[in-house]
Amino acid sequence: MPRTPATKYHQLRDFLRGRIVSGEYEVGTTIPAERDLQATFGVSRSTVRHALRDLTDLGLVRATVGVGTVVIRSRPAVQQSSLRGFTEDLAVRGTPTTAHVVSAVISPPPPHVRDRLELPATEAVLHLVRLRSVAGTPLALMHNFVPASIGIGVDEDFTRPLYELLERDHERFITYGRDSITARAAREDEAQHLDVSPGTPVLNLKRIAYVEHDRPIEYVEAAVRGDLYEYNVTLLRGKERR
Amino acid sequence: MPRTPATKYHQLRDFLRGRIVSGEYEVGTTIPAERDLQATFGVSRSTVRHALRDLTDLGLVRATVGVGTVVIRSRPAVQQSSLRGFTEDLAVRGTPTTAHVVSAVISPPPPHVRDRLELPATEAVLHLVRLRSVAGTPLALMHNFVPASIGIGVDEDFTRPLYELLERDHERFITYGRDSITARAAREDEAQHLDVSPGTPVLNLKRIAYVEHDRPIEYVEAAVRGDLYEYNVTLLRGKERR
DNA sequence: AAGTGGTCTAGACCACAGA
DNA sequence: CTGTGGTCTAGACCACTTT
Repeated sequence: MPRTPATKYHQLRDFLRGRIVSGEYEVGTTIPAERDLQATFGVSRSTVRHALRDLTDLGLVRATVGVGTVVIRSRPAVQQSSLRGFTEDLAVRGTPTTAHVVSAVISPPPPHVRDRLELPATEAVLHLVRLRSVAGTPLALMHNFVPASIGIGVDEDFTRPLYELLERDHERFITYGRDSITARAAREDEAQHLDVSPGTPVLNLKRIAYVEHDRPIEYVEAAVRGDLYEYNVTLLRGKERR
Repeated sequence: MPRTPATKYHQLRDFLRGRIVSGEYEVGTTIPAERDLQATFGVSRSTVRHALRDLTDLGLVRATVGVGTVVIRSRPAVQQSSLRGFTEDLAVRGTPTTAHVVSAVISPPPPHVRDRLELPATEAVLHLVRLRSVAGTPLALMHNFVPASIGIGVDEDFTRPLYELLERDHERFITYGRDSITARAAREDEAQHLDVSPGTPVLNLKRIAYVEHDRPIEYVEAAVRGDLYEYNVTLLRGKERR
């Protein structure tokens, strides 16, 4: 027994949801009109609309003026991709990789990095350059930038997943990240590290990762061999706001 | 002037949102009580609550019984990226594009397409080839494959967003999609359409879009000029979802 | 006790879609 | 035209938090 007694709109919502997931209200069909539900259940239209709003938020129905409320899904949504570090991502997909630390220095950031990390002019960053390989074949050359102020040094074990390092040893919990991906030709130095000829197409991945309060904590720029890596993401089609 | 006049709750919501983002209502403080807003703006309490609901959905405020409605952040909460068609995506970002239909035929699908669309051997697909340009410059050459069984023909207006076509005219509501992105060299025919030399790096975007019951409804394969387009996605880290 | 958001009612008019 | 969801009003009682 729920400690909070079910309200009318909860009861109505759960009733309708049951009909939808059981298939009694089939996908593509309309459920009874709001005024019909109002009469059937002896509640006000506001209460009906409150219940329907919840179903809409759950992505089960879609209301259209002049048409009705249509069932668009009968079961819970597929899970959306979540932010993963490169190492984590490849590990999840069963591809063991090795990391070679090319360099790790504390230095003033380049302007575009300082900009993306929203840093004051005086603050230094840890600039980490790593080459990631799979089965001995170079896969990606990555530049990671992390504000020095979080207390990270150059002596950490950077062959471990960086996010694990940030979360376990420095208690910085990443909440979200923005990835930007383009295709471009490999530059001279990248080509050398990646063991390809200059001009070979590479995936250019840029990421800003954020901790709580929307503060940037990491900026990554990576050149990934296009012939060896595929960036995968699952996206839901949501309701548009505004 | 907006073609749809702003409703009262839109006006109130936008007013309050302005106060919040400008800092006049500071984070951690309460905004005026619902009955005060009701009196101040001369609207009903339902209208006030409708406006506040939107602000809650945006993650700007949190209502607590007995306390009030507290400002919890001054910037809109981060939203996960949602699946958008190419046209929709560019439109949202303010880049008007034009589409040129290279070809539109109903034909038996290539094996890898039939595989990805999980089609029986006998079923044909609509194979759509379009060149998308921005300001006269070719941007992407796209191949779209849609099962013929949904009743889509070759005479539709394919310059419109394809998802709009599917959703409005064919009542197929896309629920999610999987994108796979790599970098590769432009092939001869692509180079010609995209007005670049063969071998130029392009973003290779593959997508399977699904409707209810995890049924594939569309397979896309696109070659996008890496120098003109950036694939952007915002991902949350960790679990928790509703 | 006073004030808050949460729920709920019983109406009303509107714009839009479809027959 | 009818029926639909979208908006809006002017009340009401409740459970909860704070004073």
